Amino acid sequence: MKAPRDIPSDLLESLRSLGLTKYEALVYIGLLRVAGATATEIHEISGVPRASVYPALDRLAQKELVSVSHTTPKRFDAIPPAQGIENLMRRIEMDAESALAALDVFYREKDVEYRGNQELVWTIYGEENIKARLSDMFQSAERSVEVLASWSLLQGNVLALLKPIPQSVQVDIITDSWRGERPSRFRVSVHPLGALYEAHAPPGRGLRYENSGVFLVDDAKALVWMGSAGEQPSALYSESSGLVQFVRRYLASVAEWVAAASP
Amino acid sequence: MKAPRDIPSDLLESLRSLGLTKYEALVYIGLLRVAGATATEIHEISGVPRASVYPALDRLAQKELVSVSHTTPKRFDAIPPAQGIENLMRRIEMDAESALAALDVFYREKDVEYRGNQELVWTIYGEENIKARLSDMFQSAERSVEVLASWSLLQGNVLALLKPIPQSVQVDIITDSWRGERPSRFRVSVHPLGALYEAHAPPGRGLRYENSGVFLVDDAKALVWMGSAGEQPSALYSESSGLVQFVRRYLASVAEWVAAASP
DNA sequence: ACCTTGTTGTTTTTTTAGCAACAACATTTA
DNA sequence: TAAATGTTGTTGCTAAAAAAACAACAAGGT
Repeated sequence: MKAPRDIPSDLLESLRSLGLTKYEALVYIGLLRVAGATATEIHEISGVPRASVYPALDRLAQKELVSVSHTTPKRFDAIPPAQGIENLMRRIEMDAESALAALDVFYREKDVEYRGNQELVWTIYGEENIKARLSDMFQSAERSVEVLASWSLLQGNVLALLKPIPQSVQVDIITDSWRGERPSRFRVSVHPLGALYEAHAPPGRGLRYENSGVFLVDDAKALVWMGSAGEQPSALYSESSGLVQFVRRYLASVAEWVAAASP
Repeated sequence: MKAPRDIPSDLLESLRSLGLTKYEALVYIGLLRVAGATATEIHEISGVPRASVYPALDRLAQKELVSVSHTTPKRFDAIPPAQGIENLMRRIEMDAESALAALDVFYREKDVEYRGNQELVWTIYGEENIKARLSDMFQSAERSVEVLASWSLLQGNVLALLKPIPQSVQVDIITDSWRGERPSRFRVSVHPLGALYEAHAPPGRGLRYENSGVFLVDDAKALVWMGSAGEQPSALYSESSGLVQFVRRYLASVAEWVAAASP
């Protein structure tokens, strides 16, 4: 017989986000280990109270994760993980699709209600959301795009978004290093910016250098990317004169400083 | 101002399976409708108690579904549904991946513990699981494969699985109709089986004709596919002599009956 | 002086987890 | 074979956790 071996709690968390309860997860894991077990055996190996094993198994069967034998006592078997998780994901994806369809209906009725929208400063959470907003900004550019960003951020997230910008728009980039070929399309200025950032943010706190950047489009839309190392990144976005002014001056002064340091 | 319009509960269900609570879902939907609303406005449009709007918004921000403005009062905005749902799915898919990796570790340690496994009759739930099992059966075939199934089932689910069967295996198929070219690879026998099925199952109850089938491999492995129209299909599978004998006789008698009716 | 926002507790409800007891049947023991 | 014992599958009930709903209030704005 086997011990009710400890299950890493982040596995239980992952399975929960796939729609399983703790007991369902434990029972399924138990079944993966024994193959064709009875309810009592599952109880022993999983640590789930025997009486709770039955309802858990019922739900697992509904979710297409276990098969049931017609013997007495009943025996149960787990669908292999790859197939099982695929079964769960299929359901979730169907939910995602129908939810998306339904949500789009609401979204289309949206009241824009021009609330002096341009006066606001927004905080945007999550890399994808920030990239989406940046992409919108760049696509709306008519005259100028100014970028001040660490190379890692540029390389990983920004450069691809800059590509669709038309020739008629002047693109200035200031960064701390550049690997690979230097595109002639952009006006690139490379300079070690470490000192600059450290002057503004005390080490350890505040903006870490690695993944931050400042973006300005047509002197009218500004975005500040703040990547707190490891954690979820966030950004400030605004079309308000306040933040835009600040960013304009900041970029100007950095550009000046860089020009002075490397003629 | 807008009424706290009714939200279809299956939308809330779908969003719940994507990891949102009822309040989170209602707040998000509310935000989709107004664009840049204050907490109080969200409260009014969504029907969520005002005090509960704030924690819900916090969690939505963590989940990358809303942005926040830095005004007083704060204003909030929803990420568009397509992007938002993609953000949710990304997390879930990551969970699925890591869960799969962890589960596979357990799965590999599996005790086979030959429990006279071939004595059991298993119930398998879900189309994908049944197809996986059928595929295994067919791939293990060494001499014969016998199929009795409605055309819709054959066409939709089974035919593809029959392809990889080697030439050396004799494949017999009985079905009620056949559209498209008749493959010479298989010994196909087409006959309207309606009468047969109705004789066995009273109309309304029991096996519906449309999506059912019987499969036998090497006279040793049998699977009975039961498709209760619309609902989740299930199947019986066995290598036990009991069910196999039954299926053998059943198939034999049907084959005989068909042969007699259409010489 | 009054209203609104953002926040903090507290209560109620729902869901999940855990436990106790039992009838039906199967297995052993006398 | 009959009593004793054990196991399985259920049912119902209690406890804990999570979510929902409400009450109250300080801070600031009008």
